[in-house]
Amino acid sequence: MTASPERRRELLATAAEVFAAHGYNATTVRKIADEAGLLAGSLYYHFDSKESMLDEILSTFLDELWEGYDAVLAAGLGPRETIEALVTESFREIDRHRAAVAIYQKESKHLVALPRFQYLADSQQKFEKAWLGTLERGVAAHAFRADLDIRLTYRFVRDTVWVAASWYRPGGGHSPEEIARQYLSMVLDGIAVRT
Amino acid sequence: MTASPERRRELLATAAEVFAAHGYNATTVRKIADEAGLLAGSLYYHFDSKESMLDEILSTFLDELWEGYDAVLAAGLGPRETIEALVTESFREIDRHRAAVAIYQKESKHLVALPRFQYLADSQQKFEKAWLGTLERGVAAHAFRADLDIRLTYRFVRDTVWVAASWYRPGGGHSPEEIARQYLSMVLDGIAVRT
Amino acid sequence: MTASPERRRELLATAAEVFAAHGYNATTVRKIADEAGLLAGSLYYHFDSKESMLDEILSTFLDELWEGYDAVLAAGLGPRETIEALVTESFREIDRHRAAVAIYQKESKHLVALPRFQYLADSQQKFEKAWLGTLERGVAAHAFRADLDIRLTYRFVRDTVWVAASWYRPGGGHSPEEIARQYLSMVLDGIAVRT
Amino acid sequence: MTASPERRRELLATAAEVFAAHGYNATTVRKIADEAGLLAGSLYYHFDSKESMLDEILSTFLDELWEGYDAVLAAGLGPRETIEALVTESFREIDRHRAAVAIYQKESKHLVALPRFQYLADSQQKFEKAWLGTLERGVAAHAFRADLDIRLTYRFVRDTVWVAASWYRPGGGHSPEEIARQYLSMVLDGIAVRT
DNA sequence: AATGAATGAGCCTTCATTCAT
DNA sequence: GATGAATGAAGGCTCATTCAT
Repeated sequence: MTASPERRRELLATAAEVFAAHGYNATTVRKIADEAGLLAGSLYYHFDSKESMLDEILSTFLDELWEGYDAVLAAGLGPRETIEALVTESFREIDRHRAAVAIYQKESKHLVALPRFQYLADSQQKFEKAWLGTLERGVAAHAFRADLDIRLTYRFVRDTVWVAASWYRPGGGHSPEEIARQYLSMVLDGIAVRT
Repeated sequence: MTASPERRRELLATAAEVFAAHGYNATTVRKIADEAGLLAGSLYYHFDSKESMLDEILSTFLDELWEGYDAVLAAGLGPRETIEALVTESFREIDRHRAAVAIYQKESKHLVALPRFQYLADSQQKFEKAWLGTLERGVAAHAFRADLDIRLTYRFVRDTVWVAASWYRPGGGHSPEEIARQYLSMVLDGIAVRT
Repeated sequence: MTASPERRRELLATAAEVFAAHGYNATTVRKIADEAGLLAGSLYYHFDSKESMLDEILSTFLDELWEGYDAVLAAGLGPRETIEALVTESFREIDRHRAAVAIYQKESKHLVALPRFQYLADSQQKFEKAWLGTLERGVAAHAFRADLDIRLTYRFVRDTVWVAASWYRPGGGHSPEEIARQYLSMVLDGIAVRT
Repeated sequence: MTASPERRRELLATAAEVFAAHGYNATTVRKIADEAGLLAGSLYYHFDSKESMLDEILSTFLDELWEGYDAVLAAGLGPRETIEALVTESFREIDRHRAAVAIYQKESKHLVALPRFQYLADSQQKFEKAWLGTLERGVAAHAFRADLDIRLTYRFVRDTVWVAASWYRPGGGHSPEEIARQYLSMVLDGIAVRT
């Protein structure tokens, strides 16, 4: 639609912020427009619909996420190092796309049902494959414990990372790398003192 | 309003299920009514409003949760045993109030702003005090590691547990106690093999 | 419907009071039932509908009003004495049927359109004939001024009387007869000091 | 909300007409919209709510009324001349704001209870003060009779004037000034022939 | 006579979307 | 690129009314 991708990005950033703060359904097009300093109808010069804004926010985020993940997975690291790199990369994405991540967390469950958001299901599957595969490799290589249910472990690590988007605020004391280090330390070694 | 706590509970259970599945805002009163087998307007014989249904669902859940928590906290256990008991109790609540927990996870952030849901903020504060206090006791007693950011640890444990409500299905292979055991094992000892 | 005209009258009195206080449309059947100490549905054992309650209230009142008016009109009084008697009778009716009069004032304009309330139009016509006729007789007999628009005079006297129902409270200092005397004094002789 | 006082006034005029004809409660937003030639929802582009339309209609009317009244009261006239000027001004307002006056008559009693319509109570009080004060001045100056209950006289004059809005039709034979003259003649000198 | 529960129609309001200017 | 005004569908809620018990 628009010629200027400049304005587009601005508007999407605003929309993402509002979606993240109030939820997609509870966000009215007018609230976005107010925040962006124009009238509700005017947004339709730039975007087809409210849903297409959401679409563009999520797909942009996922594209960037997979750029990072694919680089890690292609690097030929050992299982423990792979997990470390994926976690660190994830916290970096949370740092850069906090709003998009928060939206993803809250809305993806409903959205996967819509044909338009098919790519969410694809991404989730690819995601699961990457993480589960790495964990299995790690168990086989005696890097990770063999006595745990591996799906439970997968969910545990996955949730641990992404749920952080709900409270993380960029520029708030901890860098993404520092948070990643602490999380990895807990996940890998536990919080109990070794005896 | 009316007495007949029988029908009330039935309707609330239905409402909770629909709220959990589609989100509070996206849930129409008619969807609840359809599911319950009556007309939308008829729900208002039993409840004041859609919001009051949500209110009753959440407050009932929190009341029961705190009954369990308070018993644990009053038992005079050591810090590690307290954490173990709280986690186990939490998974039991997820098992019994899955829908309410899922709703709580998704909606409480917006709801705390409403005066009517003040008790959510109260509960969160009490919750934080209980968990943070136990963790601090544990660090002081050399049961938990001292090199971790304690607030980060708190969020880590808290979120790890409750996010489980998003994928947990009662009667699905693992009992709540079994899940609690595995989660505790990961959180306390880590997933890496000890060297 | 009911066998006991006792209960019927009680319920109608309650209904009239609520209709008068809040207006017919703004009055819910439940408000009446609450006031009467039963449930909304139970009123339908005694009455066909909300409208039929209104109907019975108004027709009962008009029946009594015309009993009094007809007696006056049949007495063969002079025009001035007839006006005096009609005004006095009107205030007596306001005293005895305050609620019904208030309802009549507020609602009759809309109700005349409904076939069921045809008798309101009939009554109004008969009313106008009686008053206008008396005034005309009075002008012819040089009892009333000839320089005034007679329809205007009619409306003036009519409204002067009936609008009192909006503020009149039975047992409040002035008896109906006393109020009638003062009103008649103003209407007949004016409020200005004679020079 | 919006600017364009043009359209606003049109729509308010339509709304006032419908409110006056059917009563506020019995008037549906759709009826107003139909009359105005748009859809019900479209009214909310111009107004916050049905109640805010009513508010604006009444406050606009009262503002204009008090402009006129205040001018009269500040003119330093004698009591009789003040009453004459107030009555004349009142009929002029009825002529210009017939619908608003009719609404005021029918609804103000319920509305004063609402905080939003506090100004109705204020106006009523100011109104009573102006009229009662003038009547008292007149009694003291021997312009008005001293043998009448002054509050009764006040209500009598007040209601007599305003109730005219229920039957007055602009452009119907009598000008507001002509009606005022006749009313004043009746109120001041009575309808009886002097003997 | 009255209750408890439900119906069904309608109401006020919201909101994504459209479009002439 | 944006505004102002409107559409139309849907949503939460109210209420007169019904009826088996």
